[in-house]
Amino acid sequence: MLKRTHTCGEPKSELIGKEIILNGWCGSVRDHGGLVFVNLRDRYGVTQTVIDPKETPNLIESAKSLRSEDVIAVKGSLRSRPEGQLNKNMPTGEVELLVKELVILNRANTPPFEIEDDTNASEELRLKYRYLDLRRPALQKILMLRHKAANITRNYLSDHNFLEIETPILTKSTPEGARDYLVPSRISKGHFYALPQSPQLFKQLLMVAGFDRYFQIVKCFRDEDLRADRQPEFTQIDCEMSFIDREDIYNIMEGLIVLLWKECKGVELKRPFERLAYKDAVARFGSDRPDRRIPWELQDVTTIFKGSGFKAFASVVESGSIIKAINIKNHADKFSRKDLDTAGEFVKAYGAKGVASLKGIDKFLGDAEKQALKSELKIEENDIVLLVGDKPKVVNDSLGALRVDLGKKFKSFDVNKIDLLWVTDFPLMEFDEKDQRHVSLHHPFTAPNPEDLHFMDTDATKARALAYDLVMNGSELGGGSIRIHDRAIQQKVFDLLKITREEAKKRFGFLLEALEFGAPPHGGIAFGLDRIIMMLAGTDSIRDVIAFPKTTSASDLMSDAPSDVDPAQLKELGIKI
RNA sequence: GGGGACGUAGAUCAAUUGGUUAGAUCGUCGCCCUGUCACGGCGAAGGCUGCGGGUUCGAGCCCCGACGUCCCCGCCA
Repeated sequence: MLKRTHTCGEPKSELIGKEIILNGWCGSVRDHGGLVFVNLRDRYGVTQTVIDPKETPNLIESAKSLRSEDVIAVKGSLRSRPEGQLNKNMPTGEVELLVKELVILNRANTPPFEIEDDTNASEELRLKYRYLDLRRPALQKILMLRHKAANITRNYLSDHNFLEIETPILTKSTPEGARDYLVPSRISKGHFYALPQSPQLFKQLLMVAGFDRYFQIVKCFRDEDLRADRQPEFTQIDCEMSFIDREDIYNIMEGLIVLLWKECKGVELKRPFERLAYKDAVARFGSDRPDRRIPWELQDVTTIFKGSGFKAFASVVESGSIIKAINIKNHADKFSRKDLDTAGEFVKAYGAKGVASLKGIDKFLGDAEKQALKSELKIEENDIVLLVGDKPKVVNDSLGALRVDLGKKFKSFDVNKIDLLWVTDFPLMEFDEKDQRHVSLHHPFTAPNPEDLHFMDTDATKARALAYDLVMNGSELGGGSIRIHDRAIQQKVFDLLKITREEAKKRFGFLLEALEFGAPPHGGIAFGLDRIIMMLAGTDSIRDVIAFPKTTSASDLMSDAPSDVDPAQLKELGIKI
């Protein structure tokens, strides 16, 4: 075959007069009856090629036969385009290749959609023909960005003495956390491997082994429902370090994030990153991953409504629940009756009964209440105040989400701004009323803050964990913690989680045992690589940053996975459906 | 498990109150065209209105059901 001497992105004026060979895919073929123009594309760019019947009458027939997405090789001489025929929109727009030889390497069927960046083909169709979708320069750019970011990460961590060590994919199912993907064992019938939700236990064991600094860019699997930013298999930048405290983690990881944004976006992020305690994040923004670009904050006005003339809120206070408000400054004129109804529907998803506008309940309020609200919420002309009263979790979840929704709807902030912060001091545990037991907020190996150890015997939900999340623009990019390296504290946590000694021994006895063989103090963090790329690429869909993603029902429209299997395979595994 | 939006030529969409032969653009195919780059001109083909029921004299449109895609809640240590 005619092997390329250059890529389709390279031809520039410096190469004029040179004889070169290009390989690539035909984009638009413009047949003028005599002259034929073919845009030739590969992942590096697009170059215009010309077939001129005066020069090569023998080629004109096959040139006319070219169709979109045919694969060709062309040899010819690069020349500058005629006066007034330059294309300023193309990086190679000053030149064109006058074709002397043309080889059709492969014909293409008519593609089911046009291979263009601004394709309007449905995502369903694009996923079915993902290999065609991936030919679009926009997606190619993202995957090249992903490669670059992964490379930078690998080099940075390696330069900081981290070792990349692989951990098993066929591993052991452990309680707590997400639903596992299970893999049946053929050799040991009735037993199953689990695909890792993360390499958590293994990386801790690597610390026990003395590897000190570990990282891995690694696939993780969680059999949970999907979202715009969640896939069942996703990639983590997984890190763990020994003989360190939280500040060491912040320090090293901030360096990585700063480098990624600098190299990939040319953006200088300010260090150190700001920090916000979990309880303040929830109090002010109703969320443990606040987007602080949106100006309005939640304010607790529970006490003002004690004994209020607005009976609904008075009884909320009575029952020990809370009332919070957001003051949407200077938006009363833009906020329609319909917007209020929409907001009311919106919060119902979070279990709230509805949203009240201060204007709507004004007639039930006494002067003292009005005055208190006005000064507390700093209400001015043209402000609109929305309130929700309910149990704290419902109020924070609903009003926090509503704040973000309205902030985006009313374009209340500069989308180019980056809000980056560590959310710290997560509670170690929450109490699950349904199961009547504590559950870890992060995971069962997270160390409690030593200052709060005494709460473990009184009210464990008051104990803070040495855990942290990195949050950018309201999205959790990663999180981690200092781990428990003390067997006794680990046992205490299991007790609170109501994991029996037998269960603990059976499920992660190997870790517990390891903790008794000289485990160093250690901790770590894992970033969602996919989400980092989403941020860098500025896309809202995780599917845009994964070469072969799954739909919201976790299927692959291209390969049609998951699918049924041969009964013989099941028999071999000892499985009956 | 729950809520919402959508499903009509190859693609993206339209079709008045339920009423004649379901339209447009892009793509495809054919002919013409020597400076286009979203080339242009003329012409043509292409539809069981995603699937299964129902209401009606009559259904793309109304009702019911399953399916698929997307968004959200639950879930995601």
